[in-house]
Amino acid sequence: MQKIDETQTDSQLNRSRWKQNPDAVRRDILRVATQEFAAHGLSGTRMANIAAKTKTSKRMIYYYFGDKEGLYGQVLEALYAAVRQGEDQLDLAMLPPVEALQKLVVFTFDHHCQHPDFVRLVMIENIHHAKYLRTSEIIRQLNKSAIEKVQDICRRGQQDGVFRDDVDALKLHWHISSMAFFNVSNRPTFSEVFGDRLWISEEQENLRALVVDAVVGSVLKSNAKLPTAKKSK
Amino acid sequence: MQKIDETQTDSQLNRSRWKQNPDAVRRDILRVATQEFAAHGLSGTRMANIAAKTKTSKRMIYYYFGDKEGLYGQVLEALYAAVRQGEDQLDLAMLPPVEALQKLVVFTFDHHCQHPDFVRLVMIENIHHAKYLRTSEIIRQLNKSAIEKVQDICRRGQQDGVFRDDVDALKLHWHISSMAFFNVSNRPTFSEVFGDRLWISEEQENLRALVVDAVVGSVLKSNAKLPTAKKSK
Amino acid sequence: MQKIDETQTDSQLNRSRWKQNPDAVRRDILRVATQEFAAHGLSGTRMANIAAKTKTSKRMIYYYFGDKEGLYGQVLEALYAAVRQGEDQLDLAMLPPVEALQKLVVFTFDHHCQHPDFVRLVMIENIHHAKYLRTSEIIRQLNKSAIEKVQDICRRGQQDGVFRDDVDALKLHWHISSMAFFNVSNRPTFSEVFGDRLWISEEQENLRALVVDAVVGSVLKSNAKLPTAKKSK
Amino acid sequence: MQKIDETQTDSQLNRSRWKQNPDAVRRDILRVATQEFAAHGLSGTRMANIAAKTKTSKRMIYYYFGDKEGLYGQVLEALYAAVRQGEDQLDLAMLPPVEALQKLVVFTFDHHCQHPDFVRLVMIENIHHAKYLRTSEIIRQLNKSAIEKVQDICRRGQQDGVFRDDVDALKLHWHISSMAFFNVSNRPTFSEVFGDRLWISEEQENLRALVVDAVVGSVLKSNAKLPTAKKSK
DNA sequence: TATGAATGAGGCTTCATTCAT
DNA sequence: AATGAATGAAGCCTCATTCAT
Repeated sequence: MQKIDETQTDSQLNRSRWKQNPDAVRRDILRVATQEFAAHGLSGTRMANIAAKTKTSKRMIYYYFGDKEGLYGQVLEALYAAVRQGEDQLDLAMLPPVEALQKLVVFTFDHHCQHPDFVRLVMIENIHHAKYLRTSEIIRQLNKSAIEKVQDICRRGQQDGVFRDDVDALKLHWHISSMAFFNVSNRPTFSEVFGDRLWISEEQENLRALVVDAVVGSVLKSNAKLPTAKKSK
Repeated sequence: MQKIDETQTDSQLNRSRWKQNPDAVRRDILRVATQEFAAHGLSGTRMANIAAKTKTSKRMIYYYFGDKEGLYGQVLEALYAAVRQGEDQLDLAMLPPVEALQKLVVFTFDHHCQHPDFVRLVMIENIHHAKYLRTSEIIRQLNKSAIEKVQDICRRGQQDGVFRDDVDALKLHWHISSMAFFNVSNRPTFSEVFGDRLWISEEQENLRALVVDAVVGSVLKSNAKLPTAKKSK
Repeated sequence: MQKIDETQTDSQLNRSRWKQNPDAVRRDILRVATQEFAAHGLSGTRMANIAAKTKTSKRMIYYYFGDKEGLYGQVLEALYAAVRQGEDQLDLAMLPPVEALQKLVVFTFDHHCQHPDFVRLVMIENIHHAKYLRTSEIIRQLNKSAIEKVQDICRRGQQDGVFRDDVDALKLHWHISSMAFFNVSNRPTFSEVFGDRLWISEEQENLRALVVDAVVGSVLKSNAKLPTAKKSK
Repeated sequence: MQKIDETQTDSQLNRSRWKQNPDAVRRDILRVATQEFAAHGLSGTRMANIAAKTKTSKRMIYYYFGDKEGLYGQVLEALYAAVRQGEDQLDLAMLPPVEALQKLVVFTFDHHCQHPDFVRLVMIENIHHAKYLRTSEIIRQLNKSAIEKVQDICRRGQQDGVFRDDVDALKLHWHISSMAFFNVSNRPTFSEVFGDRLWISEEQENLRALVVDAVVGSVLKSNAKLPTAKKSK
C-alpha cells in the first residue's frame, strides 16, 4: 500500500492540478481500491464509492483499469509485489539457518499484522477460488521467490546437520503461513467469541514466540534443542 | 454465473409432496443457501440463484427468513450448531490429557477438511468483521463450549504434571484452529501458486501429524517428550 | 403489428388496472418495441424510450424479454409470424397457376407497402448479417411455407404447359421479393434524390402492374402471352 | 465486438512516414470508416473502433471530420462519387438503345455485387430516412447524372421505335435498381432462410440474365422481341 | 499538425424486495 | 402456506467528445 505524496511533486509549471499526471492518478485509484476491496470484497465494493474517495472520477477508473475485475486484479498484483519487496530486504542468506528461519517467521508474522489489507485480499481471493490470481503470471513469479527462500534455509540447515532430513520446504512454508495468516484473517470472529485479549500488544508477542518455537521445533533434530524464542523480540 | 429465468413457474407436479410441509421447505432453503453463500459470499450470492436451486420459490424464502441477511444469519447458526454437535461426541473427558489433546487436534483438522462450507462461511464472516455473528447469542454460546473442552484438557494436563504451567487454553485453541482452518481456507491460493501436492491424501496425513506434533510439543514440559504422531492415523 | 384493444377486455373484477395481465403487458411492450426498432435500428433504439411509450416500466421489459437482444428477437419473430398469417389466407391453391402467381405478386407488393415496419426490421436484420434470424427456428419454419407456395404454383404451371420448363421457384421468389421489398426499403433515398412521384397512389399501382407483368412474363412460355395486368387492382 | 484499449499509444516508429501527410491520413480514416459504418451501421459503429484500425488517433478523426455524423456524411459522399465515376466510363451514348440498356443493367448488377459496402451504406441511409443524404448537395447532383443516362436511352429507344411510348425513365431506373440492390442488400436473410445457392457464381449469372430480360422486356414494344440475355456474360 | 489524458451524460442491466391474490 | 407479477433504486460500463499542450 504505497502512500501518495499529497504535496504534489510534479514540478512542472501546471498550477495545483492533478491533471496530466497519469501515474499519480493510477496510484491514487489503486490506493483507494485496495482499501475498498479489502473492506467489502469484490462484489461488495461499489465502483462509485471508490471513485468518490479518489481525486479523479469513475470514468478514469475505467480508462486506466478497464473494469471492476481488471482493477481488482491489479490491486492484487500490487499487494503481492509489495509483500515480496519486503521479503527481499531480509538478507536471510547471510544468517545461519536457524536464525534465518526465526527471522523469516518473525517477519511473516509481523508483516501480516501490519498489512491486514493484504491478508483480507488473499481471503477474498480464496472465496473466489483464486480465480484472478490464476490469471496473473506476475503473482505466480513473485510467490516462487518466496518458496525459494525457505528452500535455501532448509538446504543449509540440513547441510549443517541441525535440520531433520525429512524437512519439507513447502510444508514448512505452509506451517509458517497458516498461523501468521490466521492471526489476522480470523481475528474478527475469534475475538468476537473469546474477546480480543490475544490482540493486545503483549499477547501478540507471545503468540509470535509460540509460532517461532513451533516452527523451529518442527525442523530441528530432536537432540539439537535451542533456547526458546519467547519474548525474543 | 448463469442467468436465472425470472418468471418462476414451478407449478409442476411437485404439489402434494412439498406443499404443506413447512419444515422440509425450510431445510431445503437452508441447504441451498449454505452452498450458495459458501460459494459466493454474502454480496456475491443472488437470492434468485438460491430460489432456482430450491424446490420452492423466491417468495417463500422471504416468507420464512425475512430477508437476505436473515437467511445468511440462520445459515451461519445452523453451521455452527452442526460443528458443536460433532465436538460433543468426542468424549475427551475420558482420555488422559495428551491423548485428549491429540484427539481434539485430529478431530479439528479432519472436521475442517470435511466441512469446507463451514470454513468458507467463517471466512466470509471475517470479511464482514463478524457483524452477523455478533448478533447471534446462539453462536456465542456454542463457541464457549469449545473453549471449555480445551480448558479442561489444560487443567488436567497441568494437574498431571505433563503440561507446562504457563499453557494458555485460549492460545492453544488459537494454535489448533489456525492450522486446521488455514489448511482449508487458503487451499485455493496456496495450491494455485505451489501446486496441490499438499492436498493429496498422504500429504494431508503428514500435515495433520505435523499439527499434532507442533501443538502437543507446545504444551509439554520440555523433559517429557512423547513419540511423534507421524502417520498416527 | 397486432393492435392492442385499448378498452381493456379483462372482465375480471380488478378496476381500471393493467396489472396482473401479463399477456397484455407483453403485447404492449412488443408493439412499442416494434415501432422503436423499426424507427432506429437495434443499437439506435433506447430501452428507456421503449419503456416510456409503454404502459409499464423498463424493469418489466427485462422481466419478460431478458435483454435488448431478446426483445429484438421476439419482435422479429412476431413480425414474420404476422406476415405468414396473411399469406396463408390467400388460398392460392384454388386458382389456376397464372392467376395464383398474379395474386401472390399483388399480395406481396401490397403487404410490404402496408407493413413498412416489417420491411425495415428485415433491413436491420440484414445490416446485422441475419445474426438474430439465424437463431430463430420459428422464423425459418415460417419462411419455408412461403417458398412452398411458390413451388406449388410453379409445379402446376409446368403441368398445365403454360410455364417454362426451367422456371426456378427460388429465383421466382427472389424476383418477386426484390421489387416489392425495394419499393418500401429504399423509398427514403430514392424519393430524396428523384422526388416522391413514384409513391403517389396512382404510380404505385403502375409499379405494381409493372412487377406483375415482369414476374409473370419471366415464367410464361414465349408463345403464351397474356394480357397485361396494368391497373388490374 | 472486441474491446478497444482506450489508452492509445501509437508513438511507434511510424513517425516520419505518416506525419505531415494530411491527405493520406484523411483517406486512411475514410477507408476504415467506410468499412465500419457498412459493417455496423451509424449508431452501431464505435469511433474508438475506427481509430484503432486507423494509422492515426481518435483525436485526428475529430480534427479532420468534426464529429461522427460529419465523418459518416463524408463516407457517404465518397461512396456515391466512386459509383458515378464507374458509370461515367460506360459510354452508353455510343450504343444503340437496347444494347445500352443491357449494358447498363449488367453494369448495375455487377457493380452492386462488387461494392457491398456501398449497398450497405445506402441501406443504412434508408434506415435513417435519408437524413444525411438530404443535406448533401453533392450526392444529389451525382444521382441526377444517373437518371439522365436512363432518360437518354429511353429517348433514343422511342425515337428508334423499339421502346414503348409509355416507358418512364424513372420507373425504369427503379426497376433496374430494385433487383440489383436487393440481390446484395438482402443476401444475409435470404440465404439464411433458403440457403446460399443463388449466390454461387453460376446462379448469379442466371439472375443477372433474368434481370436483363425482365428489364428489357418491360420496355420493348411487344412485337419486337429480342433473343434472351441468358448467360450473356 | 498532432497527442495522451480527461470527462459528463447516459446506456443496459440487475438487485433485493413487495404487491395482490 | 403459497404464488406470479411487479418494482424503484442502483449497479457497472460505454459513448462521443473536449482539454491542455
